[in-house]
Amino acid sequence: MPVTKTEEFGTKDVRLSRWAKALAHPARVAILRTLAKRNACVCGEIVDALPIAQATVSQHLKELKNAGLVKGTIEGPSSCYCLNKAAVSELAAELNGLFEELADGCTSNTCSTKQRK
Amino acid sequence: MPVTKTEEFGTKDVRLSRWAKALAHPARVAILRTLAKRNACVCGEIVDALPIAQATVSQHLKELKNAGLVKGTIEGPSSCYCLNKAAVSELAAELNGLFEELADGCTSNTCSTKQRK
DNA sequence: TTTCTTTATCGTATCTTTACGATAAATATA
DNA sequence: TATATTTATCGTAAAGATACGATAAAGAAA
Repeated sequence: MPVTKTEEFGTKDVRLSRWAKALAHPARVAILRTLAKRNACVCGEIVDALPIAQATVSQHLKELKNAGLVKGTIEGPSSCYCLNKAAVSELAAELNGLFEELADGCTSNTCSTKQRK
Repeated sequence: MPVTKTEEFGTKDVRLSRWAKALAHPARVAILRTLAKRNACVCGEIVDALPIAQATVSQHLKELKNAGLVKGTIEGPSSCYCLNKAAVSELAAELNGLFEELADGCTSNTCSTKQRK
């Protein structure tokens, strides 16, 4: 039964949750930070910066690429990664939109005594 | 082996990825939006608004509560949920910090020809 | 008190994620 | 050509997430 009924939700919510999922592991956040700091990175440099094995780093990089947040090009025998700035700012805008919606909508901080019939 | 070596990453990255994980499912985003729109909600209203079973909604609500984004109080036989505005804006600030860091750090959009020795 | 309503939790099945070693593929170097 | 370097992918194991029915718990209503 549990087939993740993602299809039945709104497109907006699905989009947003997909972005969020890309950030939902410390290794991936760390990778993004590393890429920003060094501007561009050969894969091995990322591996050296993280406490996990090379194969696992490759896997996380693949997810970030699938999410569109990172671009990679082959560079001789190694491969070079960098941030996709456009996607990052798109994600930032999307999340800010959500937070605005949440802040605007909710005026109280406690629950009303509204009851159900 | 795969014990999720979350402990070995930076505190900041762990914190952020935990927030992100809370948003990493369309149902949870939808719940937050619903709470914002209606200001406060009895659980049943959320169940009616979503295409998933009551037990599953309760499970998602629990995760949002654990993440601190949502508060719940018992209201007679039912329970009433609302957003934790303080936590939401804290999360927003944290994410904005990350995005600034990413935008500031990365000046190029393509990979340099830097090579590894 | 008995019954109904509402929600949380339990048990369970299935899919997904995380992690790593081993290996393949591609390129550089000797 | 043979060897070393670098990275992606495969196979696999374990943990986690997702989903739901059934049931328990707590109060309201009859």
